[in-house]
Amino acid sequence: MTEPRPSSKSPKRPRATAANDPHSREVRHAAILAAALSKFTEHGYAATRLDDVARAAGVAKGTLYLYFPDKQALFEAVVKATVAPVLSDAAALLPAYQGTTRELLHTISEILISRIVEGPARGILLLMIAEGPRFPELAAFHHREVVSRGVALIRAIAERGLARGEITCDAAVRFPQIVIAPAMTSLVWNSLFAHIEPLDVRAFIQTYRDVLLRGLGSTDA
Amino acid sequence: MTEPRPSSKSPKRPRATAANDPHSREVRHAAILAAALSKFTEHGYAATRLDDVARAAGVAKGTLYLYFPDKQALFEAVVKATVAPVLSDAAALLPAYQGTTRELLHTISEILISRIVEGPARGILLLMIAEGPRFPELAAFHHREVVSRGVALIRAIAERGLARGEITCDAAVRFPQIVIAPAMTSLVWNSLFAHIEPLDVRAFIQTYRDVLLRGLGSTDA
Amino acid sequence: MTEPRPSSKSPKRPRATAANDPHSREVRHAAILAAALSKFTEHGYAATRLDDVARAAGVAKGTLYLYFPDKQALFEAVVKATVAPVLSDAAALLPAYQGTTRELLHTISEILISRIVEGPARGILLLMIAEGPRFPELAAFHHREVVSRGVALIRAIAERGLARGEITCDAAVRFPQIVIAPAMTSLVWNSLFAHIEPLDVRAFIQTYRDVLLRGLGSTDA
Amino acid sequence: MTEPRPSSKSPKRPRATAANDPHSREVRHAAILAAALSKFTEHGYAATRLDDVARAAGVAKGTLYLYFPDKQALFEAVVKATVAPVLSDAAALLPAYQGTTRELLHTISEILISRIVEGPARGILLLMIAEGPRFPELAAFHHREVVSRGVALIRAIAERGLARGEITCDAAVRFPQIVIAPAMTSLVWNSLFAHIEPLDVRAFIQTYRDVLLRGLGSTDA
DNA sequence: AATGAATGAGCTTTCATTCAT
DNA sequence: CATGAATGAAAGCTCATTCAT
Repeated sequence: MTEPRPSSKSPKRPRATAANDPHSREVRHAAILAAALSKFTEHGYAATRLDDVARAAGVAKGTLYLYFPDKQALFEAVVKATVAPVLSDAAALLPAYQGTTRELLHTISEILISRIVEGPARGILLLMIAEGPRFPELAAFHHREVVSRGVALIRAIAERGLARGEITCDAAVRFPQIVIAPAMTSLVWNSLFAHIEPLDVRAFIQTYRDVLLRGLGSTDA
Repeated sequence: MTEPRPSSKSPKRPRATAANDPHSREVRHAAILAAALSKFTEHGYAATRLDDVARAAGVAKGTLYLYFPDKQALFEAVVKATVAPVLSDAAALLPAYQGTTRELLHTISEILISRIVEGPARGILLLMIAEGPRFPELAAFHHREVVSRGVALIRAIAERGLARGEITCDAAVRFPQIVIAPAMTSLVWNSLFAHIEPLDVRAFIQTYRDVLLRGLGSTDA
Repeated sequence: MTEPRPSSKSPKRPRATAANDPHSREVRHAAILAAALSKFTEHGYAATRLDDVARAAGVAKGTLYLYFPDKQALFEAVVKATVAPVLSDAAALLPAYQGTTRELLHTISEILISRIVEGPARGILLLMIAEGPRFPELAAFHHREVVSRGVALIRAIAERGLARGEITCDAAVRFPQIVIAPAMTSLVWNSLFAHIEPLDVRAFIQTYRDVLLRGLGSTDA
Repeated sequence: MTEPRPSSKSPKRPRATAANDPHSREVRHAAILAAALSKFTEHGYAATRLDDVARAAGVAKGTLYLYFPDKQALFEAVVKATVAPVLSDAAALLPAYQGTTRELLHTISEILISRIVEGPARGILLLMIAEGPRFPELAAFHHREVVSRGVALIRAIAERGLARGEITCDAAVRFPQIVIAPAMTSLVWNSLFAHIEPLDVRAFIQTYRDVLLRGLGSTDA
């Protein structure tokens, strides 16, 4: 039974795939997710063909259905797997942080820029923006896993700044979106107009941060 | 598919459409655009079936092709018809305006909020954000007809404010996106999270405006 | 009622079409047939759009249905109107003819070449060959109006030749197709291969005639 | 449309096709070609619905697209598969042939009659004649694969006859169409008039051959 | 009579999903 | 488990035909 079968159909592939790796289930799962991420971000949900995903993942089309019940479930799995880890270590910075609010915002901005606006999660966020209204459960997940934590982080920074007397206005506590806005704006702007009127994300976000701090009553400049 | 069709075997209908209105051409054109706007914003570009658009417009499928050569042209026409007029009105305010920069921003914010963020162009802008990356020509049109004019308007307001000594920082001239950011953020936020953590658009934008003016060195507060 | 209507829709065309010509019914009928002949021979039956026929005829699409009940009837009318007159005067030559069979065949060949293989009926004959199997009634008409008369003419020529002792074999009486063959072959050949390996129709048919006469036991060469 | 479908709601079928034959790929390919040949010759290219082809082949509509990229490719494949092998066989006769030109023509006539004029390639040749003018590439293929080889074969026979002194006129070398003509004429005649005035193909072609040989200066009769 | 906008059945083609191997 | 050929429900689009004007 374990001997090579005399099957005349597949003359190659000396041993079956499962034998190559005890983790093949997880490996395949990850390969499919990676391929799907790539295709979904490239073409959007509707225009992505599972044929392409399967080919990119190196599996047969039917195999996808051994791992995910249907296209929508695959999409949701991709989003959930990709989007979650982004904020975890940004939040870890805060408790022990010693510097000023300005420095803290600068550090966190850098993390967000490099990891989101210019990094691999970029596509997923755009996908969320584009497809989210049609996938409410996914939007809720995204809010729970990412947005609510980001909002909490911003509030914490703002309250820390108020407590330290570095800012004097609570607008960012009431509307943390005020801090998120430039990142989202950069993301969307360049996804649409990168070839027409590209936005220098780093310069924009730094300028924004300075204006914002001053607007929030920063006392250090 | 989803709705039982009312057994349309007999091709008779009591009276035809053209009799109702001498302007039926324009009326039908508008009806199709309205139906398409509704369906596109509800389902997205790819998932919208022209059958549904036709039914919603009260015409036969083939009739769509008397008014628009294909699905993409219909989509583009919807975008053009819905979004373009909004900025014209806002821009018309500026030349003769007498009040302060703060008042001007307030007035224009109201226009944008009522006409875009909470108005009919809302869905189309979200659609642009969602589908734009896959329709570069449409993004270019949108930039040309809407964004570049909005940017010019913001720059004019900022320069007017600088000239009048009401603000002292040129950040909004260099990055007009700083003024657009809260509107876009509100739009996207509520499209995703309206049912989870709704954002009070009016309060947010007013707060943002105050912070922004202060950050730009406003001299009136 | 006869005054120019104050209609704001059609600002041109001072008087209606029917007023211009008392024969407009026949004129229009002929214009439609001519347009349809042109389009059918150009594109074949199925690929011809009645829209195009109407435009070429200078009438509205609905007008076609005032003259012909449907597309098939129009096609049949075109074929019948175009194909009938060809053979009538070729047959008129025979009774009083004085020359040899060779001369007679030459004269009639010229008529057929100039009128059919290179003339306006060319397209219709090809159409008959192409679409005939799907229009049996039309094939029967064609046989009745054209082919049976042509066959009778050939038989008469052959019998005249036998009677005059100019040929000695009755093959052309038994199989008049033997005389038709080169014309049909030329027609089909050039319709397919005119751009690849064109056939010199005139030289071919003359060569054929000489071979044929000799093969039929011609006594004059 | 024309036949009541057997109420295909339940997607189950007792056993699948691939189990019946290890060569199912080739079998299916052939089944599709055969079904397409049947439908195309019955209805012509444009009027043939792929739905019907699929049903006749016993496969689903989508399956056609696993074997052929589109309708035209299927059509071309039918032509290639049906017509090409016929001439190969005829041409294979020539090199070692020992008999007279008369006998050679007789043998080859039999092949052409049984395989083309009365055989399965009949419909395809008629289709080529009918649709060729609208498919120049297909006509070119047909010329390259069939006609040019047939022409070469005829020239070789004629030159062999001249060299052996069995015929004395080079007309068939200059115009090989002279030999093709009766086959094409039979084909077209019976496709149009089989039910009105059928042509006895075998008798016609034999008579033609005798007349032709005599006309070419045959020395054996 | 003439018009041409409107109709909708029908076409080719795509692709998520299934299932015999 | 994995495969990928097969499926068939839709989708976009066309065009012969109708009918209110």
